[in-house]
Amino acid sequence: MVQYSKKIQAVPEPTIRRMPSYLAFAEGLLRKGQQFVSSTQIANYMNIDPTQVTKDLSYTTIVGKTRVGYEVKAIVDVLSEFLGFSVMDNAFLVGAGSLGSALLHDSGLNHFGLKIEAAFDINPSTIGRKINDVEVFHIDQFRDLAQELNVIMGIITVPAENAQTVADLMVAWGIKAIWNFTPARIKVPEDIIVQNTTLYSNLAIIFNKLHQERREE
Amino acid sequence: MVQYSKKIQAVPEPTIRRMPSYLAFAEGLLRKGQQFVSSTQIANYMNIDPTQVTKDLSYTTIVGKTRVGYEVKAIVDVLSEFLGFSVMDNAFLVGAGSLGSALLHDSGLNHFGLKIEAAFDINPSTIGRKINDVEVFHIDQFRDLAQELNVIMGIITVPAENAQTVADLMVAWGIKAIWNFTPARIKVPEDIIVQNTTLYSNLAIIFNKLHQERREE
DNA sequence: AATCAATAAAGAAATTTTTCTTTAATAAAA
DNA sequence: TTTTATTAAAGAAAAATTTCTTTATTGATT
Ligand SMILES: NC(=O)c1ccc[n+]([C@@H]2O[C@H](COP(=O)([O-])OP(=O)(O)OC[C@H]3O[C@@H](n4cnc5c(N)ncnc54)[C@H](O)[C@@H]3O)[C@@H](O)[C@H]2O)c1
Ligand SMILES: NC(=O)c1ccc[n+]([C@@H]2O[C@H](COP(=O)([O-])OP(=O)(O)OC[C@H]3O[C@@H](n4cnc5c(N)ncnc54)[C@H](O)[C@@H]3O)[C@@H](O)[C@H]2O)c1
Repeated sequence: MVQYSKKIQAVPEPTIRRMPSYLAFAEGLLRKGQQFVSSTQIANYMNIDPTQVTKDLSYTTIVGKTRVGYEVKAIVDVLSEFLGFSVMDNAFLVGAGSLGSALLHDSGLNHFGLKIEAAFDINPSTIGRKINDVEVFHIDQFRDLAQELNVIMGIITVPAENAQTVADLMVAWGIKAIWNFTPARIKVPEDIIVQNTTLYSNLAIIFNKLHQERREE
Repeated sequence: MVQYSKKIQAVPEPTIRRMPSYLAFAEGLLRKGQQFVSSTQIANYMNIDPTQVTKDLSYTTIVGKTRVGYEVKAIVDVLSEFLGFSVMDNAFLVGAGSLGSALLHDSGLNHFGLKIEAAFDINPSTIGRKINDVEVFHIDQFRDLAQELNVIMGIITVPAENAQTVADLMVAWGIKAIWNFTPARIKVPEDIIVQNTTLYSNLAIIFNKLHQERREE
């Protein structure tokens, strides 16, 4: 089959996954006043191979000094820029239930470049409330507000069975990326970015390791 | 270097990650009364290659029928057994804040074999409360209760800076696995299973894809 | 009854990701 | 000043994972 659009040398996804942890670690060191950090130290913190760290950082403009390591400040600055954490992107959250509320309370999202501008629900008892200063609107108001604010991401935290309905609405509203926290997979046009965050996968991995251990005994 | 303990042909982690979604899909089909499902259908739902599905399922005892597919009931039964979702494991949650409360409210965990027996905190205003029928105790009571109940997993949902302290306590209490929701990496003895669930990795991946798209334009 | 098309399964090939090896630089120690 | 040890970086090798290819099976269609 002919490949029309070739991916330009992309950064490996596992690398992208690790980078926020490097960043968080470096931020901690910065607060403690440490000026340099070696790949060995980072690797030790992350429980991975030091060359992995070196390779990961080589995708950025960060360069290390032999026998010294990387400048902590550079890691913080370059990595947050690189990961898109230093510009604020706007998002809408749909489903202001328990998980939705937790996300609305999480300052980490804000710190890493995501501003939840508004939340939406269908439950009359939540509509009109403010959760951590973010107002909860009725879902029908989404369209108007999406036009007003420059929102590129939609966060889905409704029950799984309603995920597709919400996704369809988001696509209609012109949202570019969807962060889906339900275990349901959604169908959207090809150009929409979908990130599924399924906590139960993590549970499966833990159980697998636990039971493997039992098997080995 | 000599390798003393060789991993017995383990199931690939990506496979384990996908399986809960296969299971959830099959459960939905079962509710709708569908008897068989093909790898093509599953792959279409998951947005992956059909042979990937076939290969993944081949790690279990599930066998498909040519021209027909897999029995939905078999997928549900075998997969939930295989993933360790059909036996209940007990857990303690430490940090009954916004994320902790969300997890306590989540019936999905229960459905997938995890029972949170008790929650712990240091904040006097949360201690004594019940969140979704789970009582919140002072952290000092953890030791006594851990002995009483057969708890193998600890869930950490405290602020990142307290993650290590809590992890140390959990290890001292004899917990076998730790599910860490903070962005901080914790240090524990080798035989303790640690699963880090860092939401911000997902954010980084979305931003990366969004910006890659912008670059290609 | 013969043909066709969809499928699982097994294995090969390709791709991606991680780990290992080598080299060069340089701070610290002797 | 010389030696030693630590480190980044680049590239090679290995390992893991995904995708492709082939084969056999069988329900549906002609
Ligand atoms: N709670 C958790 O910790 C947790 C963990 C993992 C995954 N999840 C997943 O996240 C999703 C939400 O879970 P939750 O525990 O927050 O559920 P929840 O019931 O507490 O919240 C869901 C919210 O969505 C609203 N809603 C329902 N349909 C809607 C619609 N069409 N439009 C707008 N709002 C709508 C409800 O009114 C409710 O407020 C579920 O799919 C769940 O599996 C939750
Ligand atoms: N809220 C979210 O949606 C979200 C998302 C991703 C990651 N996280 C991470 O989860 C962690 C918790 O976040 P949160 O938003 O729930 O914070 P939170 O402040 O709402 O809750 C933290 C809770 O931990 C308790 N606590 C603090 N130190 C403790 C200790 N030593 N022992 C026992 N309890 C202690 C506090 O009293 C509080 O109730 C953070 O690391 C955060 O980065 C949260």
